[in-house]
Amino acid sequence: MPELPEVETVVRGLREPLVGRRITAMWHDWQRSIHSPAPDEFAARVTGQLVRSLGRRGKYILIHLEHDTLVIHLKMSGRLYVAAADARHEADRWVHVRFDLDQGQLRFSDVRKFGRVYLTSDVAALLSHLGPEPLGDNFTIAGFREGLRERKLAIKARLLQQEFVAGVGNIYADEALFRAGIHPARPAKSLTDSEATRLHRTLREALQTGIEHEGASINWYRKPDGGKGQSQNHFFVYGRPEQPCLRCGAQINKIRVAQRGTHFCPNCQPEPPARAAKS
DNA sequence: CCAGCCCCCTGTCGGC
DNA sequence: TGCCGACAGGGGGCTG
Repeated sequence: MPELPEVETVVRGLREPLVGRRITAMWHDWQRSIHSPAPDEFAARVTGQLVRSLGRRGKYILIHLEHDTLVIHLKMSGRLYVAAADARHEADRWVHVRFDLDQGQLRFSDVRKFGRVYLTSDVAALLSHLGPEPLGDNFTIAGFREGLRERKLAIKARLLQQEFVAGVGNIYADEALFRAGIHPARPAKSLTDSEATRLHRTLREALQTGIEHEGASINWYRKPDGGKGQSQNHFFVYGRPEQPCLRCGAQINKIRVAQRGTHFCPNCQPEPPARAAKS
């Protein structure tokens, strides 16, 4: 669930409590939460390092230390928060990795255990598979169009590929496609130049709107301060199956595309003509 | 290379 | 009430 807007909100919320802190110890109770290096080396290397700054790349949280970067991916249910060492938190029962600080603790809670932590001295190499940041200058219309050429997979599936654009997930893919009036199951290569240009713009709008509302708290996601994001209250289609389209009143439809629940308005996002209109 | 599918995990919810 | 399967969806890995 945490996509770019949620991860960005987490990073913003962690800057204040984390920058300037020093890591004094590391604890874990689930091996697989630690991607690399191996837990012993991880703990030895991370201990003693000062937190210099925080950043984000795609859906990855970057905690820049003196000599390494602590990289964290929340996947579906990860949560990160800083608490006083003796303070209890509602998500504590799912904490699988913890970093003790000179003041407080950074806790990584993860119900489904899909999340991963990494420690690396070369972030660029670790994340070299990622495409451009959709809100950055490298995300060009020309590059976006080029990435749609010759692809017959569904446009939604293409938007979810992180090597194409970094940070887009199921929710904001649906929202961007609705805003652009493009049916999610259309082959990527079937988009016209003007449709691609429109989608490039609405993708950025959907993500930016998500950041402004501090992310979507649908079930597990919370801001580091424990509060809920409000982005879910501003969705056009996600999570609104069988409800009226906010733009035309037609009933929002839910189908599966790329093995994911996919929401769209059959009126605002029509299936292209000509092609196999089954039934 | 590409596209489709399974799997990793646990909590929640609908159906019987 | 309790059990069970479906579903949630990021992304690595395998297959045809």
